[in-house]
Amino acid sequence: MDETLLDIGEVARRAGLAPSALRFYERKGLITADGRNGLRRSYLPETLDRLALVTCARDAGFTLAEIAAFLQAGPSDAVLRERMAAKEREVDERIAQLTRLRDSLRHAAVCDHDPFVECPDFKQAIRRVSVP
Amino acid sequence: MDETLLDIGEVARRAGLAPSALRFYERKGLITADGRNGLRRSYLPETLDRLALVTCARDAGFTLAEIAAFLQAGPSDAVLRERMAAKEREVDERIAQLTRLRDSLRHAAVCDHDPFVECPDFKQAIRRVSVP
DNA sequence: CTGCGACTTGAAGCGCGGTTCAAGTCAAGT
DNA sequence: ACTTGACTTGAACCGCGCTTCAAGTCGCAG
Repeated sequence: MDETLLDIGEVARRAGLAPSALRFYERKGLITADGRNGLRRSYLPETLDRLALVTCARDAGFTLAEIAAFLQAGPSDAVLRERMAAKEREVDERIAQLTRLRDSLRHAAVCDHDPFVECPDFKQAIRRVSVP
Repeated sequence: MDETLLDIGEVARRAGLAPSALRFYERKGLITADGRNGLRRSYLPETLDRLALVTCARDAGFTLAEIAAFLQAGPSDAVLRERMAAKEREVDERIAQLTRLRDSLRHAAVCDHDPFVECPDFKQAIRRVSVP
């Protein structure tokens, strides 16, 4: 068997995922198995990079379908560039929203109102989270 | 009927939610109906503030169960304060992660590699998203 | 050769956050 | 009095992101 291929168990362990998740990702078109050792899937080491990308994007709130679309984009794909730019704007907006939320939480930690839910500053801050 | 109470349809519209979502939130203990007009739920105007808080926290990635726990916390609740502080740290971490992701996307928009997935800078940036 | 154990499959199940459905009820308008 | 239309209920269903299950298959150690 090819020395460069990694067993699914190895890949799963190093990517911090369950083997079942890898199979699931394969069905979704996110990764491909590059070989078999008996029935067992084996993967090129590059797959680890790809999985890092997948988990990162997933953690950032992308759906697996979105990620698959990104990964399947053709070379020099202008559409892909545009999608990435759009995603960048999306992520930016999300960062801004989370920042406002964090500021609200920060205030709540300091404020004396009881129940704090009634604190006018907190309420106003919350209102600003979604509608800056 | 009490002039200060708002019909569920009104509340749903103003909160940007479906009436079914309000009933769902009620089952989850996130809100309470303050009256009925026939069978129809009606709510105190404060419910709008509460719903703003709920949708904001939900958008920020809190589960409804977490939000319910927050809302049901007793007065002057030290545990609540600690939970909010913990959540603040969580949100902070998430902001940092998203910021790194955005930086990766930003680079991708500029970089010439084809397929960009192979761009070493991009790959390294991705690696840094989860493991700063 | 015989286990062992980690994988294989497809199908079913789960938790979340709701929506949708069917059948019914009510308030208000004409 | 009758219609209209927005709500009511419980229960079923949905998409997402997986995990779990049952039954089977393989590589490797002893």
